[in-house]
Amino acid sequence: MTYSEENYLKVIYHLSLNHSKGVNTNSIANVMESKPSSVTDMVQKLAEKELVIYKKYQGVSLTEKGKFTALMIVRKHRMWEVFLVETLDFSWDEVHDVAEQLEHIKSEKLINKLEEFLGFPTEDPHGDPIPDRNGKIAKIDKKLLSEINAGKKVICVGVKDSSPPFLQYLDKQQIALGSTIEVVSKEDFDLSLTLRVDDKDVTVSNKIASNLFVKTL
Amino acid sequence: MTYSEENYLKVIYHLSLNHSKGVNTNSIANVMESKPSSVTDMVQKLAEKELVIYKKYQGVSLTEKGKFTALMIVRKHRMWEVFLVETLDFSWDEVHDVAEQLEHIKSEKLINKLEEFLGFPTEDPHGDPIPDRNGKIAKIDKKLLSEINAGKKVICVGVKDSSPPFLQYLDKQQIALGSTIEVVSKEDFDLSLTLRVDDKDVTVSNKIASNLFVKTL
DNA sequence: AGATATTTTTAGGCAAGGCTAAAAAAATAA
DNA sequence: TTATTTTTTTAGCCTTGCCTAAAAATATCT
Repeated sequence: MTYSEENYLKVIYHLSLNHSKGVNTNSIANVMESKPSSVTDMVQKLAEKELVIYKKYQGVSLTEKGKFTALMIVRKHRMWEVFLVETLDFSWDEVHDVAEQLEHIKSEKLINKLEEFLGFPTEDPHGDPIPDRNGKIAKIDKKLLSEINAGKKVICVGVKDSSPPFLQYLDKQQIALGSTIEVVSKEDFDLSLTLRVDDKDVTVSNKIASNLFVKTL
Repeated sequence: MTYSEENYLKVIYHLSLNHSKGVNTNSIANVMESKPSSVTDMVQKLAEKELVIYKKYQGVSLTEKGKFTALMIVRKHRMWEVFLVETLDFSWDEVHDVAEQLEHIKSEKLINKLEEFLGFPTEDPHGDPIPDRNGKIAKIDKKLLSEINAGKKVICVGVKDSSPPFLQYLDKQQIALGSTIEVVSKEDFDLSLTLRVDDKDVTVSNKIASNLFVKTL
């Protein structure tokens, strides 16, 4: 399994979660910052190895084998993120690029020992669940903050967008995983929200609220 | 800098330590388990990037830039070995292959944070010195056990061969870094040695003794 | 020194993984 | 339903890093 094949499987896995049907070539190319023709090539190779199911013009989906492989990569990515934040004091906006490299290290023993050292974490620093060594992944019950009505109290449990600018914005507003957030009011005009976090009021745009996962109490 | 280029620089660095002149193509190919012609190709590319000095038929040596790059790879390799043994409880014969992968992770911040977490170690689990972030590497004063005369007491400080079978043999004889070893006698015929380790006598061949570094007390 | 053996380089080729441009299929619009 | 647009695939090319076989340079032996 090459570095490149692993990346394709990972991307197909993530895209499958939304696009319930076959994932189309174009969207893979967009995420990978490559060209649709390159995707077609690789997808055909993956199909020969029985990692994906692919029919021309019909999009692509993972086989069981492909899905397991993808889950193991996601497992490694998220586990390393926990390590970077918990053990090495990285902040949550700094871990992605390094984890993107570390996820390709091939050693079952390493990832299992790391998991043990970290105390069998179930979520990464962005609130995403970590698959276990059998590929089992918890489904976390969460809603977007933008779907919450005024007056409700919720807890921040994850982010949809984990790009550094967004994460740094949240740091600045002192919103972190586990923060209690009360939706004080919602503006009809632009769907912006006024929140109460740590006894302070903050107003956030709909775009912000659409990228923050929360759970109702 | 590609994975492959990094491996060449590392190998050239290690070979330079012995072969005080230019390193020859053949020995690089042997270590890399590739062919001399492939080495010639790559060495020419590295010369264009000013990482090595290369004249046809004259062997190759590292430039300052190339040497620094090689030292940073060695630094990462040995630092990760410490992590695997100290933090994740790997044994010293299990770490090499994983460290071989981890040494290519590109993040200065990661290696420096890891160094801090590990308490600024100066040696890896095989007794080899770890270069600091400026590329400075301690020269450890050591001799081969095979050069020690009968009657002397020494301390084990490193191994020349760090292959699993050799390391496992040492484990079996209860010889570890820091062990005190007394050379009880030396056999003229085959240069085998009788040692006293932890109040027990062990006889080792010259081959074993030629792969164990010690320091005299 | 001259002949032979060894080492190193060159030449040409191959697979992986990308690209562009053109062709084919599918989706959309009239 | 036919025409047009969009998406996807194919064809052919490029670079990287490896290979084998042949040629060139160096080293060794007598």
